[in-house]
Amino acid sequence: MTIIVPVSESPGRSRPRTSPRAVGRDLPLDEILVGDCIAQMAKLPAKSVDMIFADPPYNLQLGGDLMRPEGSKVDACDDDWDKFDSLAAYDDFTREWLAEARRILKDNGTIWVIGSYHNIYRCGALLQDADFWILNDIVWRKANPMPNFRGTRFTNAHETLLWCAKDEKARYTFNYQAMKALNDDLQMRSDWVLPICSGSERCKDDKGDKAHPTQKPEALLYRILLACTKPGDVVLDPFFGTGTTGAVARRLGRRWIGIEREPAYIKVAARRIAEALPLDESSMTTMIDKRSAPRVAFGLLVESGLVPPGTVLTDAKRRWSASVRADGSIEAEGTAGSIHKVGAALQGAPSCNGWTFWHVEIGGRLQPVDTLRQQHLASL
Amino acid sequence: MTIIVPVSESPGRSRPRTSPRAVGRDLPLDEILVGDCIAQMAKLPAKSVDMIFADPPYNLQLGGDLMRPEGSKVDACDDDWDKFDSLAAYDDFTREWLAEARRILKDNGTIWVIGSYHNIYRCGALLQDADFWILNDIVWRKANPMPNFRGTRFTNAHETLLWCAKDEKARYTFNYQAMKALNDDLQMRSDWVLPICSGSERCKDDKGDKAHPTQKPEALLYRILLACTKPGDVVLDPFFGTGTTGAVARRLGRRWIGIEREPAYIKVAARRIAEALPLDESSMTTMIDKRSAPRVAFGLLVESGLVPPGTVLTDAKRRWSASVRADGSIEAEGTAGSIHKVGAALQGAPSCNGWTFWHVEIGGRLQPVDTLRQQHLASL
DNA sequence: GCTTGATATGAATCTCCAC
DNA sequence: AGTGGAGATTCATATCAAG
Repeated sequence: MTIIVPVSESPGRSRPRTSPRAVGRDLPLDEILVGDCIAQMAKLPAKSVDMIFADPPYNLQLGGDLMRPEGSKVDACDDDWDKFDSLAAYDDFTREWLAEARRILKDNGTIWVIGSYHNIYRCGALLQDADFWILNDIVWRKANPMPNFRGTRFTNAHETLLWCAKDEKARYTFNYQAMKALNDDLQMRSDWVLPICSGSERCKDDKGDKAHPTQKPEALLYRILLACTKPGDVVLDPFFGTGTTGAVARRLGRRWIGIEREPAYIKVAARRIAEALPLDESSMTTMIDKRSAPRVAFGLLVESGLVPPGTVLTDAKRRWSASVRADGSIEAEGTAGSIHKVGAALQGAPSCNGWTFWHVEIGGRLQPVDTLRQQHLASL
Repeated sequence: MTIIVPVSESPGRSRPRTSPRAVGRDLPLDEILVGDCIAQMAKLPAKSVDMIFADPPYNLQLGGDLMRPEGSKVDACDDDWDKFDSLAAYDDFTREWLAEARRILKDNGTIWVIGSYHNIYRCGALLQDADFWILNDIVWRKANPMPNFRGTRFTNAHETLLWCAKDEKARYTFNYQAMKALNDDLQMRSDWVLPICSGSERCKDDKGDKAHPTQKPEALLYRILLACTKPGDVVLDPFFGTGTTGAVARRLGRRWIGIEREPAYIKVAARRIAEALPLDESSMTTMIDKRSAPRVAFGLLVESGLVPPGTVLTDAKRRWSASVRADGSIEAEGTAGSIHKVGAALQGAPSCNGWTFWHVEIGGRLQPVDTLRQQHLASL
């Protein structure tokens, strides 16, 4: 039996940002589906979600109790849901939920799977076997990992995430400029330094103990959702736990679906998500990728008077100059054509982005013509 | 036919540190075995080596040419030895050499395998299938990786190493104190920051081009051999290439066996190892990376909740104000970008240190955002 | 000798849309 | 489905020449 736990009190009013992509789908949005993850996934329609974030059991295969040097016992993850009879049993389980995930995912959607060395090599190989196309593996470098108390190995200080598309040709979402902004104007790398989930962020049960042994930090989901979804996109988390995915999705204006078996986790997750307030529209805005911005032809700037015919363009170092013609083409040293073609020809390069190559003098300073394009876009 | 290339000129005198573990074995020590790695491994005796370091083909599956933004072509690893017909073919190859490796390895020996996301999940799963016991996965975080030139994914900035014993009960070598000493008296973690192999360390061919497309840095092998072998131990490298393993083994007083198919690589390796003199302590420590102060991006403060999206920043004199967006960019007077770029734009300056320019009100007082960065650093 | 700037390069699964 | 054009895209080092 499926039990659905609605989390938002007024779903109708909480959906102002729903994109057309999610409209009209027979999807239980912003709700926790109670039950076995494979059984619940089987009920969801094909090609219906934009992203899947999966934090499956790690199959830790722990031995006896581990003691700290001062004598206390380490509170290990020894729950039944993390136990499998064999690697083969773990593989079977993984194959099954990955098959459902692949069915549910839109063709241009992506899947994230997180794990440790105990299980991530099984997951990675089975993802590839299921024809998923790995886009990156990401290392979550823990700023404050648990030390190796026995001094027998290297401190296990990271976990691994796999980011995959459904196939090589998929046109997946990657908000390159938002990630670059998040990383001080440098490309975001495949290694992420983030603290583990602790302090007030860590969900507690009624007794004040940690509610879930492997709660993920919100900063991790924040980066993933910001990088690989658009506002209004639907994110499915088949191993919902205490609902980090739901809380961050709500905060960032994304829709979510959680699947979870354990009532104790569901109770914590529902309360937590209800308390996670969505950001307002302006705070949620991120840097727009030029690829996804509406196209503006250079000629349009000429037509609209922002760049009058006859304007002289130069490159940043004033090595070359060109003059703008009435139809938006430019002319330099006997060559005429688009800002891109002429830029490429002058440099002897195979290609050239004329928007950043050509400059105009505004207020005594050289500005790339791209600035004018941005102004034009902002005025729309 | 096996051709053996002896590298040390006087093997008898070059074995002062030979441990009893290597004595009496019928092993071709400190030599390069010429030929196919599986065929050559098949000739080595069972349970005879203390460690195997393997840098197998990654099966990169590259498409057409990749151009840099300025127009030059990326010199890709497109050698025939990296090409496989299918994942299944790669798996078959991997299973075969892993079976030989397991046979040759002593019961308390360990194996290291390095790879990227293209192949490491195959290798990891097959290692587990062959009953190897993963001790750690290690992330080599490259200090200077190649960027993602098209802005399509996260910069692929790391490679992964797997360290495995033959089974769960094996009494493997791990020089805990040596690793701790190497890491400023802190436990050595599973993520290692090391530069890629370049400069004078990079082997060149007769034409002055790089002799091998994927030469590994000596610092990487240095750490591995120092951590997991004892002086006199025998290290087998079945994918020897230009012999980094041999050169570092010689420097550290370990014995080595290399297997390599390509004559051009063997020639370079033999000369290189002959020139590799055992290092004195001081020069060894300079090979190890210095712990650089962790760089903190403004976006990290946003992700971690220290500066929530929507926060208003002002300069010290409250002349300008800006609001923080979800991706760590800020927006003021129609301009959006990093704290540095927007600060510069508002002042009409060529550059600006956003960390000291922008302030937030904390407890009724304006504090530079740099203060929050310091707080974050202190909390790590 | 030192600083500054130009150039080169590294295991890379590296575009998208209209015609 | 293939083709062609628009236009988007790079970080850390090392080396070497110029000042």
